[in-house]
Formats: sequence, C-alpha cells, structure tokens
Amino acid sequence: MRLNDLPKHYDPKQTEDRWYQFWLEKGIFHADVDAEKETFSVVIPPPNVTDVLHLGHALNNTLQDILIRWKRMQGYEAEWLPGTDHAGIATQVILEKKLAKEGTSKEKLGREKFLELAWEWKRKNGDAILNQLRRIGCSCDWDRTRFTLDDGLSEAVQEVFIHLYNKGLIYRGKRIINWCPRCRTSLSDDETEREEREGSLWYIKYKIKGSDQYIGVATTRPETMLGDTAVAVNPKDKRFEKLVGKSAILPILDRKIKIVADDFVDPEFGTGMVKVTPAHDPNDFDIGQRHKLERINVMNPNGTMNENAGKFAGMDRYACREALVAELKKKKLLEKIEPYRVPMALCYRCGTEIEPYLSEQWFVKMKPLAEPAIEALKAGKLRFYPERWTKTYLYWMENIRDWCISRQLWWGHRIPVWYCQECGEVAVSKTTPSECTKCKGGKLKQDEDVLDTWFSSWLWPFSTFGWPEKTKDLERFYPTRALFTASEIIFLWVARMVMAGYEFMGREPFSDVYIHGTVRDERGVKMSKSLGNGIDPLEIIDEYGADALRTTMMLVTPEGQDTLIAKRTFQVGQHFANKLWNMSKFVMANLSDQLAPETEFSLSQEEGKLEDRWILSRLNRTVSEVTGLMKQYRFNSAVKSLYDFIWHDFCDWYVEMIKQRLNLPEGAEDKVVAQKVAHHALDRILRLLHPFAPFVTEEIWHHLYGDRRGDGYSPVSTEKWPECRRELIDDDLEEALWRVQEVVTSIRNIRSEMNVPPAKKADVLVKVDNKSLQEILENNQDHVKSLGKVEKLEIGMKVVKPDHAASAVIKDAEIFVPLKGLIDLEQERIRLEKEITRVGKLLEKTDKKLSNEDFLKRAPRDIIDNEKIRREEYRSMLRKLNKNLEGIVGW
RNA sequence: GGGCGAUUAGCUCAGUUGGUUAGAGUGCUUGCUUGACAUGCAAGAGGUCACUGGUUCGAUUCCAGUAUCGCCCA
Repeated sequence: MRLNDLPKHYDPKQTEDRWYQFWLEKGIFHADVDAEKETFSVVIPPPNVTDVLHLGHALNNTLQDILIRWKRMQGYEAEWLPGTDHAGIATQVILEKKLAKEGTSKEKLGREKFLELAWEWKRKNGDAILNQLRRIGCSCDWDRTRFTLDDGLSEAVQEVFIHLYNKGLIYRGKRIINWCPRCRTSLSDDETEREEREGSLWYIKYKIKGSDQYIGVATTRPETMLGDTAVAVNPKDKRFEKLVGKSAILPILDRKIKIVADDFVDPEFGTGMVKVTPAHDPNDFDIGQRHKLERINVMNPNGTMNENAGKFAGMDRYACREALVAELKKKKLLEKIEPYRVPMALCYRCGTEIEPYLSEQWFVKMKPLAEPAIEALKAGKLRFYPERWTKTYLYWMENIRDWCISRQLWWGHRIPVWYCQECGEVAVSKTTPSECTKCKGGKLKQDEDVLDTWFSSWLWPFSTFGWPEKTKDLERFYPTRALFTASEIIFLWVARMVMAGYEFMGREPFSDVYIHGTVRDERGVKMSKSLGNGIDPLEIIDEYGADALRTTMMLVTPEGQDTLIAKRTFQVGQHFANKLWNMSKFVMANLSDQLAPETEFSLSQEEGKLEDRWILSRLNRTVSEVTGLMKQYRFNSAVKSLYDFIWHDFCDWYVEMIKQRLNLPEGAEDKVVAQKVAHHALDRILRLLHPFAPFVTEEIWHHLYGDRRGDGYSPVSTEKWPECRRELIDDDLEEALWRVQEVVTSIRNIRSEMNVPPAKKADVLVKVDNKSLQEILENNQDHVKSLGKVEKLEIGMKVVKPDHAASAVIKDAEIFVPLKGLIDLEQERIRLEKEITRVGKLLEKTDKKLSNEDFLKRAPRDIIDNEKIRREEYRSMLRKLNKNLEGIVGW
C-alpha cells in the first residue's frame, strides 16, 4: 500500500454509514438467546417521543455503547435493548399546543382521532430518535426494539395493575392531588417541580360570630378563602384559647365557619390563625379530616372558579384573586399585604402552577414495595456509581408516599377497570367484562383515564423481554447488568424499577446504576430545546463525525459531574480521529508486504531496541490501566489514558524514533523488528479504542487487514479485547527512555530559546556523571541526533565545556551546544538564571524538610532517603548551573 | 430549613488510600510547508490548589468552619 492511496484527512462521511450498514448486515448487534457465551445485558432508558435527542442523550447512549461494545469484545453475548417511551403528558401537551395553533382541539377531534395523531407523532419522532442512535454508532439490538405502548408492554401494564389491585396495593380514593390546570390531569408528587417565587402574604379579617370583633388570618392564596370551612389555631396558643369552639363569618360569602384547635398550626406564622380550605390544600385536608369539616371545591379543572365561588364563578384563579382582594380592600377587611417568598409547585411538563385539588384517583400503596428495594441496596445487590447517590435513593425509599397513577389523559394505557352502571361495582380485568359480577347487569363502562407513563416504564427491564410470558429472552437477559441515567429520574424511574423488579421478578432489575451528569452549555446552562441552547447530535456528527462526538464527550465529561460543552469543543475529538488516521496511514505504509498478519505477537530477548521494548511496556501498562478503569465505569479516565498513550507515547516518540529504521532496506533486522512492533501496537490501539471510536477504528482495521487475511473480513468489533502482558512492563526501561527524552528535550529547548534555525544542525556535547547513563545515551545516539537535529554528538564523562556554548543541566548530565557566532550572551544568562532560581527553590524545600528533626524522626525511611537523594541531585545541578553561568562571563 | 456536589492555569477538567518539580486539553506567545498529520510539529508563558482554623514530621489530598455557585428534598 502506498501512502497517497489514502486521503490526507480522515473523512467520517466516507465511512460511517458504510460501516454501520456492515455491522447490521453481519448481525453483530443481535444477541442470540441460545448462545453459549455468558450474557451481558443493558436496557436503554427509553427516550421520549416528544422530541428528537439532544447532547444529553448522546452522552447517555455513548456511555452505554462503550460499555456494550467493550463487553462484546470481551466475549460476552452482549444485549443492548433499545426503544422509546410514549411520555403521556409531554406528548399530549405538544399535540394540544399544535392543535390550538391550527384552531382546533383534542375535544373537537375526539379521542380516537386524537390518538391517531399521537401515533403519527410517535412514528415520526420515534424513527428520528432511533436513527439518531444509529448515527451515533449505538450497537443496539434493533430486532428487540420496544415501545411502551406496544401490545406486549401494554399487557404487562394490565397484568401489573390487576396483580397489585388483587393484592390490595392499588386503591381508589378521593384525595388532594397535584393538579395541572393546563394539562387538566393529576400528577404524582415526583412530577412537580418546586420553586420559590416572589409573592405576598395577605392578612384578611374574619368577623367573629355574635361579636363586633374580628380575627386575622394570613394567606398566600386569598382566592381559596371561598372554600374555607374553618379557622384553626394552635391548641397551646394562649392568645386564642377563648375563641376555640366559636364561629367566624367568612367575608363576602358570609358563610359561618368553625374555629378549631389543631397542632398543625404554627403560632409563629402570620397571625397565628390560619384559614382552613380542606378541598384546596393537603394540610387543610388533613385538618378537615380531624375535625370533620366540610370540603368545598371552588375551582373547575381548568383553573377557573366554579359555582361555589359565588359571583367569582367563571373567573380564572388569578383574576379571581385580584378581584377578591380588591373587594376585601373596599370592605376594609384587608389588614395588610406583606411581601413573601411563596413556595410553589409547578408541572414538570408545562411549568403551570400546580393546584392542590380534591379529586378521585387511583393510587399505589408503596411501602410494601419499597421494603425489598431498600433491602437490595443494603445487601449490596444494587450499587450506585458514584456511590453517593445511594443516599438520595434511600431517603426517597424510606420516606415513600403513595403513588397517584391515574391521569386524565388520552395518550397512554387505559386503566383496566370497569364500573357497573347499575350497581356501581368495580371490575378489574384485561378484557371488557360481559356482565357485572355482582348484579349480573350488562352495562359496564371502562374508566376514562389512563395510567402514569412511569407505571409502564417501571416494568421496562422485564416487560421488554416478554413478561408476563415466561420467555427465553427473559430467562436469558434478566436481570440486566447496568443502567445508565441522569440523576433527575432516580425517583421517577430507577427506584420504581427496582421495586417492580422485586415484586414481579423476585430480584433486582440491574446491579449497577451509573448516574451521569447533565450536559450544559459553555455558560453552565442546562441544554434544552425550549431555551434554544440545545444541540442536535446530528449537527455535530455532520460537522465533526460520530467518533469525534463520542470521544469528545468522553474526554470532557468528568466522572460524576455535569459536562460543560461548547460546539467548537468537538474539534478535540475530530483532531484525535485525524491523528489516529494519519498515524495508522504511516504505519501501514511502512509495513512489509511479506509481513504475516498480526496474530500472536512475540519478541525474543535479543530482538528489539530500547524504544521497541519501551513502547511495549507502555502499551501493556495502558491495557491494564484502561481495562481497570472501564471496570469501574471510569470512561473519562480510560479514554484520557488511551489518548495520551496514542498521541504522546506512540506518535510523538515511538513513531519518530523508528522513522530512520523504516528507511533501511526491506528485510534489515532493525527494520523488521520496528515493523513488527509498530504493527502490533497499531493492532492493539485499534482494539482498545474501538468502543470509544467505532467507525474510524473499523475503517483503519479494514485497511490493515481487509485484504490480507484472505478468509473474509473480520471486523474489529468482534475481535478480542487485549489482555495485559505483565512481563512486558518494565519500569527501568521506561526510566531509561525517559533519560533519552530529557536529553532531546533539553537540546530542543536550547535551540528554540537561542534561536537556532530549525534547518541548522548543531553540534552537541553531553557530559555524563556515570557509566550507565553514558551507555544509555550512546546506545541511543541516533535518536538524540535525529530528534534533536544534531550534527556531531559527543558523549562522555570527560567532556569539557567548549567556549561559547549554551548549556542545560539535567539529572546526572550536562548538555552543551557550542554556538560560536550565534550565541546571545544576555539570552543565555537569563536562561541559566531562571533555571538556577527554579532548582534553588526545590533545593530550599528539601533542605527545609531535612533540617526538620521531627521529619527525620517520624517520616518513613524511604521518604527520607528519597529526599536526601533529591537534595544531592539539586545540589549537583546547582553547582553545574552556577559554573556555567560564571563561564559565560568570560565570553 | 435539611442533604449532596463544586471551588486547582484565561476556559474546561485530571490529581482515589497524605510524601517525585501539581498535570492534560483548549486558548495565548514564538518558531517551523520536518517525506503520516498545519485537524500537524517543536519550544514557552501562565497556578498564594476559594478562605480560616485543626490533625500531622508533612495537607491540593484528611477533619471542622466560612464564603460563593449548582442540584435535590422539605
């Protein structure tokens, strides 16, 4: 192969689709249920079909793909099950907005027509999402793609509802729930977002019945007073002792309401008296229950006031607030208004202020389900990475509240409950019952509502494999191994999956939960479509390539922290892919045509120069490091380690060092060994990097082996993950090469700082302090000469510093570059003085330590010895530097 | 109010059992069309490791507190 056969720059557009297609055709993403290999399975956190994926999803899925590709290479039957989620509320919000723009509404269309639209939306976005995943390079098992509203998954939902209902864990009740007046549905506690906003505290006067006196109550939501049925005080509050048991008159509506004593009331808040609105506040609801108060609902589901609000009926809740306050003011019943920070609950899908609303809903009793989920964590069957999230999980689990699962939506799983229209009997069934079990009547009506989307996604790790059927897939792939997600859905999803796993499968759904950070823009703002700072991964892929997207995300995503990323950052990964491409091109161009395909690499003891053994040592160290890091899900550190090895060890030093040898005639021993080692290293580099950058590595692998093996192309995707060969790791050898690098770097530094033109070769003298260093340098003269652009190199213990020479001092050696006619005296003096200051400071530090008697008494011997050695080193360096500085005075 | 996290170079981050000269990428400066790569190479500048105490012979690292920012829960 000639060098110019391949383009100068790596072009992702020429390779990515082709290789993805190839992998699909080969079926390597599909896990065989009958395979003999050990299983490793992961289920995707199903993305919402509300919108296409952004960079946060790209991060989430890149992490999973790296893990699954790595495990596949390690010889597991790797299953990554993909799919999407119907996202009931979110999708419905979007569709409703769309319909409103078109001047219509879901009510006008009717349920059936609306659902057709929703399915249409799902098909469009679902396809787009899955296509995005393919473009990212995700090696999902597409044959097993699932959607939360699929028949099988819907059956699982029904099965679960019936099971829990029969077990007494699902019940129907009239409670205060979180109501979104915009979405006109209930929400679970976890589906609301809390926020404090600037508001007011209104002090309102209620007249005491049968007296001319008034009492004052403070409220942040005056409009709810229309539903007040009591005023409450703390029983221990001496101020109001006499009032308890009397009545007050509710202003405007002139309703008689009780004055009750309840522990809930905080005497410190406001006036110490609170209005009680059992139908519009969860705490008031509880007070109402304790005192058997009437519950008066004053609002309609859309947030307007209802007929119980008297003349305010029909007004929006906020308009009502204003009108009511104005009237109170007019009647002089408003004592004062104070600014107040009001804690608010907002709908997590549309941001509308939640209305605590009395309504009949279905609930799941959670405590019994939480117990095994808590146990699992404590028994170590479930681990969080980073570990600190266990606390968050446990806190929620241990303080769990019942889960409101009914939603007043159309897009979702219809609740499998029928009500007898004649006797009111409730029937729970997967299919429409033909008659009422109680009165035998035939008029049965299904519950209009659907179930919370999370009520289907909490089954995802097993419903996707066929549950409730006892499938082979289920047996083979459950439990899964790892779950990758962001922290915001630990409660909504992760915790609930664990509960469902234990309740329905008898064991944990996954053993490792990897919580990754949020992707933010360069200013630290969370990326989102609505803010307009979201980035579509396809945009990055089009511009930089999928491998660049993946490697950049891995390089810049700190473990367990949020990621700040700007678009231009993706150059990092693009340049890396290009570096890999060019390095490979160079290595391949220099491989012998006669060379056997890399199979089992070996190098006999006599073969190989320092750099050969060094790069093998570095390589194996890297293999060991990267494998260890991946085991701990430390992908960021793993890819950094690879990046450094490839770029800085292999490209910067090894490849540069063997260039001369590669110019030798074909068959020369030195050349053959260099070819063998380079070939081996490239082979291993491609394997190691493949999970991170699948496309470019596959493309290079094909150039390397595609035409050589003669038995059909065997992709790197299915090659073995490298094993570390410990016997090749050698500290002394790495140290020796480091000495060569130091000499080269010193020469380059002198050349650069003394303005020696790059084209001009210089003579160099190295005065060494010991034989071993002399030997190392003599054996590597060629490298020092070529990498330092040296004409004549003299190495020895007796070397004398020539006149007009710039100098550098390193451990156990001095480097002299004669610069007659070129030397800038002042420049050299500055160089030396800077170095003297630097080393002087180091010496000072060690001196200080070693003159500290406590240090000498208490520090471990090896630390002290090290410090002593270092002190000698610095002293010797300083002596040389000072001598050299004195020397230039005479020039 | 409670919990968690962050604070290291202009920017984004490493630094995992306390002890080499605190590192990388990017940006910046200088020089290079070096036979793979200018998406590159070489050299360089840039850090009181947020602050205050404590533990220790020794703290960027452990502990406590303070400040600022972020997230979660009430």
